[in-house]
Amino acid sequence: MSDSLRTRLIDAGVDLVTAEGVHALTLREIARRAGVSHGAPRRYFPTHLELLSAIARRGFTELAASGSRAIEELGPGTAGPRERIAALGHAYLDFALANRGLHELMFRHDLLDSNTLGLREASLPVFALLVDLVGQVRPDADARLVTGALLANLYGIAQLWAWGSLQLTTGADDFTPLLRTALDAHLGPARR
Amino acid sequence: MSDSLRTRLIDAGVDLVTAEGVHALTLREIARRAGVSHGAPRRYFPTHLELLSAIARRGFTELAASGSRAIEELGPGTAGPRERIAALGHAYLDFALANRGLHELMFRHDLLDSNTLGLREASLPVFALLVDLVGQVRPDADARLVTGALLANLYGIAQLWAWGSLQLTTGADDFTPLLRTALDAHLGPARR
DNA sequence: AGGGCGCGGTAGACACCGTCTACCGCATCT
DNA sequence: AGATGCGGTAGACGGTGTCTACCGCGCCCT
Repeated sequence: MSDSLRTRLIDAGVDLVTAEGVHALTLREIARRAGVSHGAPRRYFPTHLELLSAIARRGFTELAASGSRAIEELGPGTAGPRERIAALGHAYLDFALANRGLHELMFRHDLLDSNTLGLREASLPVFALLVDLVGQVRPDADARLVTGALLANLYGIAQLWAWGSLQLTTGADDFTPLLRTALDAHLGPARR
Repeated sequence: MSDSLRTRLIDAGVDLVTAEGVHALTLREIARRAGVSHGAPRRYFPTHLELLSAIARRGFTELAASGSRAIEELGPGTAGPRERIAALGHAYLDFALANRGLHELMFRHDLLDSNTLGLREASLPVFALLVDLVGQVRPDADARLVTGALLANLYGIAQLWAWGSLQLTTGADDFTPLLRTALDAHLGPARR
């Protein structure tokens, strides 16, 4: 209860970025939406950057939850590593395109305090998990390189698709063919 | 001579974004660097957005020149489509990482007037060229999809590498292994 | 029980930003 | 020679992030 304003500010920020986009994420507007004066956020977030970082962290948390959910929905032990990777990729693109503003913020390194965010440390385990899965699918290759290239590919598809740069050129009206193409490229064509 | 200020402003903008990054690309600072008052740019660029778009266009022009140069340096008819694609990919990453600020601006859709930029129209021919090259290398697949996925991959590598998100996780100190991995993935392993 | 104190928020100032408007010097053209 | 308009100046306005002074009120301590 003592730090209720803290979460209220983050909530307001998430709502705002979802409704209006990153450019609308003004410190003063967030404060307005939370019903406090423009100086109030300073008690919890000394700087605009740190408030935005907290909002972005919320995004990463939700993304991680969405990923776990996708894995669980796959069923217990029936799914192989490739299916898991595909489910994670699909969940990521779903998230990025359903929450475009938030996803954009999450990768606006100029607006975030990466140290405070602790992103590097938090992402290492999930990267390691992916490296393990990729290693099972492609034992021939350097799994870290393939994982890095795959992640870059997913991120690129999310951004270019969000900007509308790919639907006309690829002639697709939905990102799944692109995702499928990328997964096939990095992991080899799907089993059988 | 009459529009010398126009090009001086763009020059100043390119210098500024290279030296200080996108956040420094203030209309007033650009005007200062060009040695004019803050209202002067308005004669040539009615809005900040249009000035930034002109700076970004300069970036796309230089990128295109860099791509042509890479193709020419490949020698006349000796190089196959895969070598051409690889040369273009390398040239793109070289450009993006040598001019990080400019490259970042070029894809900041919130700061650019895509209509004025004419980016869509300008990029269609180069996309078509790539589709043709990719089609020669991968006659089995939908060349447009593969090209889209490949472009997204290159863009993602450029951004993640610029942010330093990939060097630690992939254990590489140079982007060529990643580029090689991505090209192998989308185009199949290099000849033989 | 009463008085000091600090937590959490307010209010206003400051410099800077993008945009707009009024102005103005000066070359050019008739 | 005089009117015109191009290219640039100067200042105002509202909005922003940050900083500082203030302040109400609950809590703790004696």
